[in-house]
Amino acid sequence: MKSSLDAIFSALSDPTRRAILGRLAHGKATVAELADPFELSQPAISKHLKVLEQAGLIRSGREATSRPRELEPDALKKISDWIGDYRRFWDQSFDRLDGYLSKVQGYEDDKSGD
Amino acid sequence: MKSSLDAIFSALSDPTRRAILGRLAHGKATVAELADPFELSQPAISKHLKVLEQAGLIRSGREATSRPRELEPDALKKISDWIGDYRRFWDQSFDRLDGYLSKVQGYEDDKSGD
DNA sequence: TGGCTATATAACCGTATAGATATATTGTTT
DNA sequence: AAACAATATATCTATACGGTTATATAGCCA
Repeated sequence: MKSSLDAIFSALSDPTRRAILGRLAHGKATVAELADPFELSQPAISKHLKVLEQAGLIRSGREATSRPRELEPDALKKISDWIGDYRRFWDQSFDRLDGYLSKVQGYEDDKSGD
Repeated sequence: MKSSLDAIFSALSDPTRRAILGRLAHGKATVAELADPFELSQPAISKHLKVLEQAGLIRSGREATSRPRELEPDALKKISDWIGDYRRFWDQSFDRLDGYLSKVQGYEDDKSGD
Protein backbone atom coordinates (compact mmCIF):
# COMPACT_ATOMS: atom_id res chain seq x y z
CA MET A 1 0.00 0.00 0.00
CA LYS A 2 2.00 2.95 -1.30
CA SER A 3 -0.50 5.68 -0.49
CA SER A 4 1.86 8.40 -1.67
CA LEU A 5 0.41 11.50 -3.24
CA ASP A 6 1.95 10.37 -6.53
CA ALA A 7 0.10 7.07 -6.44
CA ILE A 8 -3.16 8.56 -5.19
CA PHE A 9 -3.40 11.36 -7.75
CA SER A 10 -2.31 9.00 -10.50
CA ALA A 11 -4.97 6.47 -9.53
CA LEU A 12 -7.63 9.17 -9.55
CA SER A 13 -6.66 10.45 -12.99
CA ASP A 14 -8.52 7.61 -14.69
CA PRO A 15 -12.30 7.99 -15.08
CA THR A 16 -12.92 4.25 -14.83
CA ARG A 17 -11.20 4.18 -11.48
CA ARG A 18 -13.12 7.21 -10.24
CA ALA A 19 -16.33 5.51 -11.31
CA ILE A 20 -15.32 2.43 -9.36
CA LEU A 21 -14.82 4.56 -6.29
CA GLY A 22 -18.21 6.13 -6.89
CA ARG A 23 -19.72 2.70 -6.97
CA LEU A 24 -17.92 1.67 -3.81
CA ALA A 25 -19.30 4.73 -2.06
CA HIS A 26 -22.58 2.83 -2.19
CA GLY A 27 -20.99 -0.03 -0.34
CA LYS A 28 -18.90 -3.15 -0.71
CA ALA A 29 -18.95 -4.83 -4.15
CA THR A 30 -17.46 -7.83 -5.89
CA VAL A 31 -15.19 -7.57 -8.91
CA ALA A 32 -17.95 -8.82 -11.16
CA GLU A 33 -20.34 -6.19 -9.83
CA LEU A 34 -17.74 -3.48 -10.30
CA ALA A 35 -16.98 -4.65 -13.83
CA ASP A 36 -20.62 -4.78 -14.87
CA PRO A 37 -21.18 -1.13 -15.94
CA PHE A 38 -18.10 -1.09 -18.18
CA GLU A 39 -17.35 -2.47 -21.59
CA LEU A 40 -14.01 -3.65 -20.39
CA SER A 41 -12.61 -7.11 -19.84
CA GLN A 42 -12.49 -8.56 -16.35
CA PRO A 43 -8.68 -8.46 -16.25
CA ALA A 44 -8.79 -4.76 -17.10
CA ILE A 45 -11.00 -4.14 -14.08
CA SER A 46 -8.77 -6.28 -11.88
CA LYS A 47 -5.84 -4.14 -12.96
CA HIS A 48 -7.69 -0.95 -12.09
CA LEU A 49 -8.55 -2.39 -8.70
CA LYS A 50 -4.94 -3.23 -8.10
CA VAL A 51 -3.96 0.36 -8.85
CA LEU A 52 -6.61 1.66 -6.48
CA GLU A 53 -5.54 -0.74 -3.76
CA GLN A 54 -1.85 0.06 -4.10
CA ALA A 55 -2.73 3.73 -3.81
CA GLY A 56 -4.51 2.90 -0.56
CA LEU A 57 -7.90 3.97 -1.87
CA ILE A 58 -9.63 0.60 -1.49
CA ARG A 59 -9.15 -2.65 0.36
CA SER A 60 -9.93 -6.26 -0.55
CA GLY A 61 -11.90 -8.67 1.59
CA ARG A 62 -12.55 -12.38 1.25
CA GLU A 63 -15.97 -13.94 1.24
CA ALA A 64 -16.17 -17.51 0.03
CA THR A 65 -14.89 -17.42 -3.52
CA SER A 66 -15.18 -13.69 -4.04
CA ARG A 67 -12.92 -10.85 -2.96
CA PRO A 68 -15.20 -7.90 -2.30
CA ARG A 69 -13.71 -4.41 -2.36
CA GLU A 70 -14.56 -1.50 -0.15
CA LEU A 71 -13.49 2.10 0.21
CA GLU A 72 -10.48 2.94 2.31
CA PRO A 73 -10.91 6.70 2.73
CA ASP A 74 -7.56 7.46 4.33
CA ALA A 75 -5.93 8.11 0.99
CA LEU A 76 -8.66 10.51 -0.05
CA LYS A 77 -8.20 12.30 3.22
CA LYS A 78 -4.53 12.60 2.37
CA ILE A 79 -5.10 14.52 -0.80
CA SER A 80 -7.89 16.49 0.79
CA ASP A 81 -5.34 17.67 3.32
CA TRP A 82 -2.90 18.50 0.53
CA ILE A 83 -5.49 20.56 -1.27
CA GLY A 84 -6.32 22.23 2.00
CA ASP A 85 -3.05 24.12 1.77
CA TYR A 86 -4.41 25.87 -1.30
CA ARG A 87 -7.98 26.23 -0.22
CA ARG A 88 -7.59 29.85 0.78
CA PHE A 89 -6.86 30.69 -2.82
CA TRP A 90 -10.49 30.33 -3.69
CA ASP A 91 -12.25 30.40 -0.33
CA GLN A 92 -11.00 33.60 1.19
CA SER A 93 -9.89 37.05 0.26
CA PHE A 94 -6.34 37.38 -0.91
CA ASP A 95 -5.64 39.83 1.90
CA ARG A 96 -4.65 37.12 4.33
CA LEU A 97 -2.44 35.39 1.79
CA ASP A 98 0.88 36.36 3.30
CA GLY A 99 -0.21 35.13 6.69
CA TYR A 100 -0.49 31.51 5.71
CA LEU A 101 2.20 31.21 3.10
CA SER A 102 4.66 29.80 5.60
CA LYS A 103 2.57 26.63 5.53
CA VAL A 104 3.10 26.04 1.85
CA GLN A 105 6.77 25.44 1.30
CA GLY A 106 6.75 23.58 -2.00
CA TYR A 107 8.98 20.65 -2.79
CA GLU A 108 10.31 19.79 0.65
CA ASP A 109 6.93 20.15 2.32
CA ASP A 110 5.41 18.00 -0.32
CA LYS A 111 7.95 15.24 0.12
CA SER A 112 7.81 15.24 3.88
CA GLY A 113 4.07 14.97 3.77
CA ASP A 114 4.24 11.90 1.59
CA MET B 1 -7.52 24.71 -21.02
CA LYS B 2 -8.95 21.25 -20.53
CA SER B 3 -9.52 21.43 -16.81
CA SER B 4 -11.13 18.00 -16.72
CA LEU B 5 -10.73 15.87 -13.66
CA ASP B 6 -8.60 13.53 -15.75
CA ALA B 7 -6.18 16.29 -16.66
CA ILE B 8 -6.14 17.84 -13.20
CA PHE B 9 -5.47 14.64 -11.29
CA SER B 10 -2.93 13.56 -13.86
CA ALA B 11 -1.10 16.89 -13.61
CA LEU B 12 -1.00 16.60 -9.83
CA SER B 13 0.39 13.07 -9.88
CA ASP B 14 3.91 14.36 -10.59
CA PRO B 15 5.93 15.63 -7.61
CA THR B 16 7.80 18.18 -9.68
CA ARG B 17 4.53 19.72 -10.77
CA ARG B 18 3.18 19.75 -7.21
CA ALA B 19 6.38 21.45 -6.11
CA ILE B 20 5.91 24.05 -8.83
CA LEU B 21 2.42 24.72 -7.53
CA GLY B 22 3.83 25.02 -4.04
CA ARG B 23 6.28 27.57 -5.28
CA LEU B 24 3.56 29.48 -7.09
CA ALA B 25 1.55 29.61 -3.87
CA HIS B 26 4.21 32.09 -2.78
CA GLY B 27 3.41 34.24 -5.76
CA LYS B 28 4.08 34.75 -9.43
CA ALA B 29 7.39 33.37 -10.77
CA THR B 30 9.31 33.17 -14.04
CA VAL B 31 10.22 29.89 -15.72
CA ALA B 32 13.84 30.33 -14.70
CA GLU B 33 12.85 30.85 -11.08
CA LEU B 34 10.60 27.83 -11.16
CA ALA B 35 13.32 25.71 -12.74
CA ASP B 36 15.98 26.73 -10.26
CA PRO B 37 15.32 24.21 -7.43
CA PHE B 38 15.36 21.24 -9.79
CA GLU B 39 18.10 19.33 -11.51
CA LEU B 40 16.08 19.27 -14.67
CA SER B 41 16.60 20.92 -18.01
CA GLN B 42 14.71 24.10 -18.83
CA PRO B 43 12.65 22.35 -21.53
CA ALA B 44 11.58 19.76 -19.01
CA ILE B 45 10.23 22.50 -16.76
CA SER B 46 8.51 24.18 -19.70
CA LYS B 47 6.79 20.90 -20.43
CA HIS B 48 5.61 20.56 -16.85
CA LEU B 49 4.28 24.09 -16.99
CA LYS B 50 2.41 23.29 -20.16
CA VAL B 51 0.78 20.31 -18.48
CA LEU B 52 -0.22 22.44 -15.50
CA GLU B 53 -1.60 25.15 -17.72
CA GLN B 54 -3.59 22.76 -19.89
CA ALA B 55 -5.09 21.30 -16.73
CA GLY B 56 -6.16 24.83 -15.79
CA LEU B 57 -3.99 24.91 -12.68
CA ILE B 58 -1.81 27.85 -13.68
CA ARG B 59 -1.86 30.73 -16.13
CA SER B 60 0.89 32.50 -18.07
CA GLY B 61 1.47 36.22 -18.13
CA ARG B 62 3.79 38.34 -20.18
CA GLU B 63 6.26 40.79 -18.72
CA ALA B 64 8.94 42.08 -21.03
CA THR B 65 10.82 39.02 -22.22
CA SER B 66 9.58 36.66 -19.54
CA ARG B 67 6.31 34.75 -19.18
CA PRO B 68 5.59 34.61 -15.46
CA ARG B 69 3.24 31.92 -14.18
CA GLU B 70 0.70 32.22 -11.43
CA LEU B 71 -1.79 29.95 -9.74
CA GLU B 72 -5.24 29.53 -11.21
CA PRO B 73 -7.08 27.90 -8.32
CA ASP B 74 -10.28 27.02 -10.14
CA ALA B 75 -9.00 23.60 -11.09
CA LEU B 76 -7.99 22.82 -7.53
CA LYS B 77 -11.43 23.85 -6.43
CA LYS B 78 -12.82 21.40 -8.94
CA ILE B 79 -11.12 18.41 -7.42
CA SER B 80 -11.79 19.70 -3.94
CA ASP B 81 -15.47 19.58 -4.82
CA TRP B 82 -15.05 16.07 -6.18
CA ILE B 83 -13.40 14.89 -3.01
CA GLY B 84 -16.15 16.60 -1.06
CA ASP B 85 -18.51 13.86 -2.17
CA TYR B 86 -16.42 11.40 -0.18
CA ARG B 87 -15.58 13.62 2.75
CA ARG B 88 -18.20 12.09 4.97
CA PHE B 89 -16.35 8.82 4.81
CA TRP B 90 -13.74 10.12 7.15
CA ASP B 91 -15.35 13.22 8.65
CA GLN B 92 -18.58 11.89 9.97
CA SER B 93 -20.12 8.79 11.44
CA PHE B 94 -21.23 6.17 8.99
CA ASP B 95 -24.77 6.39 10.32
CA ARG B 96 -25.75 9.12 7.91
CA LEU B 97 -24.19 7.32 4.98
CA ASP B 98 -27.41 6.28 3.28
CA GLY B 99 -28.71 9.81 3.43
CA TYR B 100 -26.14 11.27 1.12
CA LEU B 101 -25.46 8.39 -1.17
CA SER B 102 -27.81 9.75 -3.78
CA LYS B 103 -25.23 12.44 -4.41
CA VAL B 104 -22.55 9.96 -5.40
CA GLN B 105 -23.72 8.20 -8.51
CA GLY B 106 -20.45 7.02 -9.97
CA TYR B 107 -19.65 7.09 -13.64
CA GLU B 108 -22.38 9.30 -14.99
CA ASP B 109 -22.12 11.82 -12.19
CA ASP B 110 -18.42 11.94 -12.66
CA LYS B 111 -18.69 12.58 -16.37
CA SER B 112 -21.35 15.23 -16.05
CA GLY B 113 -19.25 17.04 -13.53
CA ASP B 114 -16.34 17.14 -15.90
C1' DT C 1 -11.69 -35.84 -7.18
C1' DG C 2 -13.58 -33.16 -11.01
C1' DG C 3 -15.77 -29.36 -12.48
C1' DC C 4 -17.71 -24.78 -11.80
C1' DT C 5 -17.25 -19.88 -10.33
C1' DA C 6 -14.69 -15.80 -9.22
C1' DT C 7 -10.66 -13.57 -9.69
C1' DA C 8 -5.62 -12.98 -10.62
C1' DT C 9 -1.55 -13.20 -13.44
C1' DA C 10 1.20 -13.45 -17.83
C1' DA C 11 2.40 -11.96 -22.21
C1' DC C 12 1.83 -8.84 -25.59
C1' DC C 13 0.64 -4.35 -28.15
C1' DG C 14 -0.08 0.57 -29.03
C1' DT C 15 0.06 5.02 -27.08
C1' DA C 16 1.45 8.39 -23.61
C1' DT C 17 4.86 10.41 -20.62
C1' DA C 18 9.19 12.31 -18.77
C1' DG C 19 13.52 13.16 -19.74
C1' DA C 20 17.47 14.70 -22.77
C1' DT C 21 19.84 17.79 -26.45
C1' DA C 22 19.47 20.85 -30.25
C1' DT C 23 17.19 24.57 -32.36
C1' DA C 24 13.66 28.12 -33.03
C1' DT C 25 11.12 32.11 -31.43
C1' DT C 26 10.32 36.52 -29.29
C1' DG C 27 11.44 40.67 -26.89
C1' DT C 28 15.22 43.77 -25.27
C1' DT C 29 19.30 46.29 -25.77
C1' DT C 30 23.07 48.44 -28.00
C1' DA D 1 20.41 45.32 -37.50
C1' DA D 2 22.92 42.30 -34.32
C1' DA D 3 23.58 40.14 -30.15
C1' DC D 4 21.63 38.58 -26.04
C1' DA D 5 18.11 36.69 -22.81
C1' DA D 6 14.08 34.04 -21.74
C1' DT D 7 11.32 30.62 -23.18
C1' DA D 8 9.18 27.35 -26.49
C1' DT D 9 9.28 23.66 -29.80
C1' DA D 10 11.26 19.54 -32.30
C1' DT D 11 13.14 15.19 -32.12
C1' DC D 12 14.52 11.23 -29.94
C1' DT D 13 14.68 7.50 -26.24
C1' DA D 14 13.24 4.74 -22.42
C1' DT D 15 9.72 3.52 -19.50
C1' DA D 16 4.86 3.40 -17.87
C1' DC D 17 0.06 2.67 -18.86
C1' DG D 18 -4.33 0.75 -20.41
C1' DG D 19 -6.18 -2.48 -23.07
C1' DT D 20 -6.49 -7.27 -25.01
C1' DT D 21 -6.52 -12.71 -24.92
C1' DA D 22 -4.93 -16.82 -22.77
C1' DT D 23 -3.98 -19.18 -18.69
C1' DA D 24 -3.47 -19.96 -13.69
C1' DT D 25 -5.22 -20.01 -8.96
C1' DA D 26 -8.50 -20.61 -5.14
C1' DG D 27 -12.73 -21.90 -3.03
C1' DC D 28 -17.15 -24.34 -3.40
C1' DC D 29 -20.12 -28.29 -4.67
C1' DA D 30 -21.68 -32.72 -6.82
